Amino acid sequence: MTETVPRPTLEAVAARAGVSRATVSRVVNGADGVREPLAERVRRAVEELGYVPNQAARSLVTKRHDAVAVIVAEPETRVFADPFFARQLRGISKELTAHDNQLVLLLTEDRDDHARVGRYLAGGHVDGALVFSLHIDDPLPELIQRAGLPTVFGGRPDWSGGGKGVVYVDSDNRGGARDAVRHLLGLGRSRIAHITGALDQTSAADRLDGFRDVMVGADPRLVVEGDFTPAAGERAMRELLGRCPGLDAVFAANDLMAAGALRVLREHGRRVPDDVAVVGFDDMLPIAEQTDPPLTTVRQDIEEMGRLMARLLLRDLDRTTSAPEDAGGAPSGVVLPTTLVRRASA
Amino acid sequence: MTETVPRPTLEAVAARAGVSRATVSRVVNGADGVREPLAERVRRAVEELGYVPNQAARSLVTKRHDAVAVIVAEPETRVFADPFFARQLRGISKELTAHDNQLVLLLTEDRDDHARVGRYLAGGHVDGALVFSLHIDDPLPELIQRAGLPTVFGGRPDWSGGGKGVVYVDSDNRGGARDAVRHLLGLGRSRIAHITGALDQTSAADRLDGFRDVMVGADPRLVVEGDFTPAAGERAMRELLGRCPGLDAVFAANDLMAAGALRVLREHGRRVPDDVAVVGFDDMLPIAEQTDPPLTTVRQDIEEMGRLMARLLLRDLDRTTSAPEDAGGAPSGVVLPTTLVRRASA
DNA sequence: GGATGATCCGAGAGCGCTCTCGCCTCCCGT
DNA sequence: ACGGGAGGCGAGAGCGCTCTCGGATCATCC
Repeated sequence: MTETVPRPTLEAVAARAGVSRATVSRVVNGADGVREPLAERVRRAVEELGYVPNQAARSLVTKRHDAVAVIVAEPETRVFADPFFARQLRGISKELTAHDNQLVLLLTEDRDDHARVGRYLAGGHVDGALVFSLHIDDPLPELIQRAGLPTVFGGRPDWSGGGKGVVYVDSDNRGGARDAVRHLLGLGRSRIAHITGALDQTSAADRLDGFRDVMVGADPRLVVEGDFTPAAGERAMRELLGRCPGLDAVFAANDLMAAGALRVLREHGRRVPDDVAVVGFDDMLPIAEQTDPPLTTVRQDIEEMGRLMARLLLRDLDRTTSAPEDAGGAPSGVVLPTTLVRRASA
Repeated sequence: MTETVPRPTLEAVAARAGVSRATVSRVVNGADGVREPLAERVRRAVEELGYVPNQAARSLVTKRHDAVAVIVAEPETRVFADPFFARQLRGISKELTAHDNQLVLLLTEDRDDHARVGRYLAGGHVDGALVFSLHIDDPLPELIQRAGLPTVFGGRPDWSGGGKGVVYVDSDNRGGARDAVRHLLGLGRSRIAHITGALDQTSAADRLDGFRDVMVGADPRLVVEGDFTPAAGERAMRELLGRCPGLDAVFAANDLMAAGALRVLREHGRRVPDDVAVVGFDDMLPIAEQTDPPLTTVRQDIEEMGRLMARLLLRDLDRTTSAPEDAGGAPSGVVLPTTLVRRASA
């Protein structure tokens, strides 16, 4: 029946406690300057009436919303299909709720959505934004930046438009890739191939860079471009086997492609890791543990990334409202370390 | 520098267009009763000033927020770890944004969170709630119902407290399970085992019921309780093999457990599907396609579930504000069909 | 003991919007 | 040509809150 009972207002609480609205407001918001006996009376009135402040009214005057938008671009892509997203979100959520902020989720797929998001942000419904923009040339970052909202990006945005004040959190894709390749070298492998991710994503580009850092002057035929899908992993592996039958190791830019490569390797009678060692990236569970053999891979702390993004944003918000200095020396990028997880494939 | 430029107000637009606030409001909200030339002038003023309505001010008077909460309980569990969640969320998001509603995401993990969520909902920040409550005995559903907010549940809530007006969307777990088992029978299998999910979740219980519907009077030793994890799948499969070495088919309550079972089967030298046919549930990509052999499984349209949940809620919201009749004859549960996806494992 | 702060509390304005109400205009019928 | 009705538009109140400012209260110091 949802017979919406009119919720008690500040006024009502004030009347019940026999004080003014201002006093109730002070007590409710934890401001000092109210003597104990009075404050106690107010608290009791709040309790008895079940008073809960009306956020809309409060926002109207404070111009704060205690809400931040989380914008995920193009959820069709892999990032949405895998458990990453959920983990990241959990990290964000934890940090946000710990600071009494709400999480408004915006998923975008096409240009129309972008316009809508732009309007939404400009509309001043939220205090800041956390943005996951996956592709180079995505118009979203610029759009958002223009809205003038404090923003933190997830993953290094390849945003030509001047990365001056751009704050982002990323994991150490390049360093992780280096670790993976060095591990392979340490295993005595020398003909190491790389299956890249979709190179219009900075993570893929960075992993490729990491590979090259270690394998300077490697045979260019040992690098095949993929797109993060298992099918691409299979295709790339077949191509590699054709080009360089003598290869003894493969570093795939993610676990999904590594799984695909594993299948093709088995199909061709190559034993893993005896003949060919395989390393993935992401430590995407449950994939990495379910392959045969289980995958050696590079793990990133997804949840911590989310947490950190939220933390950086909240810090920014505090500063914007209190001390309006800085806006220049802020650490523009935070890179989280990765760890190599050894399983059976390498 | 984010030098927040004071955003134009209705007042400003009115001044610029040379009309009253009321008229601008009418135009902005699409109400009729404004003659064209005037309306056009207003629209131009809106355009020129880049006016965007202040949602807080609007909510203050309309008591509508055009926002709904999506509450996900205990994201530690499997549902959060797999891609389901993201898909569902996408469905919800699409439907919501199509109707200009915002999505406020609330993830809860423990009792404290429950209290917080309760307060939040009672606080009247959102117009309704979409709730994913996974476990039987979860206090959340009742809490929410008490808040008196229109609510739609994802998955059949096993909520003893009277499912009178409870609206939920679920997929046909029982029917899907029946299809899976019948498919196995159709393959000429007769000694069919079942690995259940965590039976404190209605989905697992329903799938077990479906299994029993078809396998009436089956040897009880052919049913082993699992918990939806791959490890449980392995353990259960081992146990089954010990108990009934002659089994010729396994129906696992989800793909993760099926994958575990597959491994154990291979380890014991049983060929799939020749010796033992295996069927999973969920069609969880990329797992189902990556196993060896690829998994025959029961697919549910996750995204559609999300969409439908949102649609039902929005419908409810409309009704609450406009026609306050009904509140009795509403369809309390909507069950979405499942489809069997044939791959190589059965 | 009276002036002097310091502290506590209330009055009141105002945030940006919606919505009712009443006035004014314009069109129609006769 | 005039009365009446309908429809377009503006004035103003008020949603529930915060916050400034001034008045009241009380302790403190000479």
